[in-house]
Amino acid sequence: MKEILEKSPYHHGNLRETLLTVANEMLHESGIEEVSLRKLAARVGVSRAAPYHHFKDKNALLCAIAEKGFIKLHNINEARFNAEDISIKIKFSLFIHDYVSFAQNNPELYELMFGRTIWKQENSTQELRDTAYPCFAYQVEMTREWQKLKLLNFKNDIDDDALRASQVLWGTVHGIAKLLIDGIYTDLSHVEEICDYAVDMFLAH
Amino acid sequence: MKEILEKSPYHHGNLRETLLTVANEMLHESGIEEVSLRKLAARVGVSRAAPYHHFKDKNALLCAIAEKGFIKLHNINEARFNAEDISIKIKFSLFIHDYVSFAQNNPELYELMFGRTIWKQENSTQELRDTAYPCFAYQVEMTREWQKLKLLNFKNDIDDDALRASQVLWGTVHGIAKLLIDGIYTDLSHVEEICDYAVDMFLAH
DNA sequence: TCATAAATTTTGACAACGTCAAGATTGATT
DNA sequence: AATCAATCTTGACGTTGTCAAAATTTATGA
Repeated sequence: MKEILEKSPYHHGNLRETLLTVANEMLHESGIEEVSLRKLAARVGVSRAAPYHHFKDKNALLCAIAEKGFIKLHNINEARFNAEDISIKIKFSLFIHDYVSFAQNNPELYELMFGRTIWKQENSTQELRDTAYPCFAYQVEMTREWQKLKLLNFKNDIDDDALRASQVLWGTVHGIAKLLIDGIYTDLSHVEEICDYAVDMFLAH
Repeated sequence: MKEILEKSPYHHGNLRETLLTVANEMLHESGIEEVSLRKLAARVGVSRAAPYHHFKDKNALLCAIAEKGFIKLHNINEARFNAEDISIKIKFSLFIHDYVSFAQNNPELYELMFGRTIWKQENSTQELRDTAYPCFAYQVEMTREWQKLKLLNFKNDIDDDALRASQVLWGTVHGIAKLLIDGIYTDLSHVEEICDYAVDMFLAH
């Protein structure tokens, strides 16, 4: 019953995935401001209201895009942390550099993943939270490991030490990343240097 | 020629300032998403297009609001840094706490001040830059002073040491602030503890 | 096989938004 | 008093997110 490929059938067949892919493209091409449901639908070749049968609203679609971002970031972290042929210090340094690089290479995605758009005022979907929280937790676990190895320059006398240390650590890389991609740190030629400086500060002397 | 107060004259008289004040109110009350030029105009009791005679566009108005925020933040920093009856270590600690407190107490304003809305893609007005840059520069100057006093846990062998140190330092407080006000750090009961942890990490041991 | 239900997509519509052009009104200047 | 600039209003346009109702296709089950 299938028509020839040129004919566009009434049912798209794989609209949900297509929407996500194309929305991601638009995000990378021209930023979050340019991602509108209508333009997305037009580009996919479908009517304005079609996306609403696959996503509750625009927010849900953005959450779904962010989800993929978290998986991507988590994979980077995990791969780096489990690499076996690198010293722990260098691993830590690479973690910092990787993190900031990820943000720089995917500025719009990073902005979305950690922006208020999807996190503020109950906007985040359950699926997003289920994907993101393990990603957050993993950062705490890595930090716990680093603490155990006395790698970091933190005092070590509180119970939830790793949580606090990780919050500061994550805060630092997140802050640097944000200041870079939001256009406040305009000189991008010294990013590596800034990261090295952060690493140096964190490492126990 | 002035009418009785109840009568609203054709010319507002002080529309620019009023717009800024009311827009600031709306920002604090319900967040940046709820600040629209039309609602603002309605609330001020003026037509939709009236604001355009005082601000080039919405972005210019937001920049003007942010300007005031930078002045406020700068004043806090300056007052703290110039206080004479406090030890340098405590001063540094207070700087960190003050900064995060400012963000927490003015989340929407902080979001605006450091968000991509006004900084990305040439959006920032000349006036905003003229106001904000000295504020940024002051942070570098404070850091330079702290470096001189060997207060910080940074290596000290590079020329623009203070700049890099300040970028990491500012990155850290900014990141913590952002994660808090964007709703990613949901447990707000340990903010002081997180700040203390950051301070401890920065201070030379 | 065929009727019926479910899934999917479309069109039409609505309110809100930022912005501009053209005109009205007022205050200031000469 | 006449003119000009500043200020404000109305009308209009295109864009956005979203919904309801209708159309179309696929799946189901008797």
